[in-house]
Amino acid sequence: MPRVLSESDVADFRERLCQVAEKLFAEKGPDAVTMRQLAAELGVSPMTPYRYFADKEDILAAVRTNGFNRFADALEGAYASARGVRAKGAAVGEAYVTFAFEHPQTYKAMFDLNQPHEENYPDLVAAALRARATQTSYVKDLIAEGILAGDPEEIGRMFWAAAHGAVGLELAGKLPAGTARGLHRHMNGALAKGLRPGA
Amino acid sequence: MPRVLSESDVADFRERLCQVAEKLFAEKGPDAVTMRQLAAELGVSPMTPYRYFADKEDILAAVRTNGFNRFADALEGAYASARGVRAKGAAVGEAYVTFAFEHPQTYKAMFDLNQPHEENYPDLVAAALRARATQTSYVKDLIAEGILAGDPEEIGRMFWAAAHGAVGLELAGKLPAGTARGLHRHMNGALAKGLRPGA
DNA sequence: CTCGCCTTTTTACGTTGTAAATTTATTACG
DNA sequence: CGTAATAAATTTACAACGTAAAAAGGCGAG
Repeated sequence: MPRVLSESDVADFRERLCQVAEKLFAEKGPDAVTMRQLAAELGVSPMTPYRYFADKEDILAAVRTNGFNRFADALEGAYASARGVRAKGAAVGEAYVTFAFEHPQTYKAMFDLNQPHEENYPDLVAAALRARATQTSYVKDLIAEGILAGDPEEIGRMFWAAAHGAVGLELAGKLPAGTARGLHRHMNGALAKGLRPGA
Repeated sequence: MPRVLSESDVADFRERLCQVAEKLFAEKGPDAVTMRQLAAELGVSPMTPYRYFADKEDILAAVRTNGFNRFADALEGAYASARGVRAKGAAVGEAYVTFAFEHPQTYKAMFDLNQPHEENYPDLVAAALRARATQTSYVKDLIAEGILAGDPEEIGRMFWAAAHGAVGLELAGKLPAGTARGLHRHMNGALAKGLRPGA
């Protein structure tokens, strides 16, 4: 028991707890993420996490922040590794859907959960913005190339809403399993056609 | 206190409890819907509801069923009162968004909540199917008129996902407040263009 | 009237998030 | 080198949750 907690001690503990929380979240669902369960997995008493997080809400915010950052990593990776504007757009879209189905609980935590005071978690806001940046940047490319026409912000939101809608419906069990990806591709195709300069 | 409970007594109590649950849901959010709170509002003891519902899950299923039925009412009303295929399509879309923002908690309960054993609630399934029927029927009209081309099931899902995506993002606070409706209209326009027979 | 049954309430248990008090371990100082 | 101060961790405790089990209350049949 170190007398005083160095900054990295705190950061370490926070990170370890986040990993455990994400694992529990993914494996047993949100109801399994309890203070006592987290503490047990870490081998500490149930009150120890309160030295490192304000409350459970704070833990959730940290998990969501991590989620957004990993999501942003995936989108940025897809954007960077594809060649050509169209390919970049397609790759980012695919990466979006892939991430959502590889980490469905994280995705839900990120997008379904309307955390009441998100503005109190600046890291969370920053991570969410980072994830969105890639999505809007490929839209700008497409407009610059004359493939799409319109306001990049709004068109970006259209593709986002299309992806989120398809993913959300499948995650909620409203679509036949496995159909969201194809649906998303077809929506992107139709949207792209409908947003062509001449249309 | 009637000695034996007639079928309508049971139905009455179930309905009254549902109303209270929906009110609590809408006014104080999902966390305020507790057995004790429901009982208090009804003026009965916390265990009384268990005579009329298997458990809390069962209550939630009933609330969602009501939600889907009122949602279906709204969509069917819009479909019936508009003149012309295009107008019907637009009216149903508007009604979708309107319902979602008039009853955001109900909407979330209906579509975000992945209730584990939905198949055990046949009324719920029926109500959900009824709500979807209107959405697919106007798409069939549009295809029959030669305004759209493609598989009606899939095109129906596209418009659904577009609406759900726009609504879901705004309900989750991811879009500037009040922008989902316009976004949805523009998505519908772009999708319709992209799905025209010649495209 | 009384017995038995159906409805309702009371009581109780295990679990949750977390506040408050207590214990433990380390460091600074006489 | 003890010893007091202090930060970290644990223990204990509480209110609220869903609900099982036991107790109580009220009506119809004999």
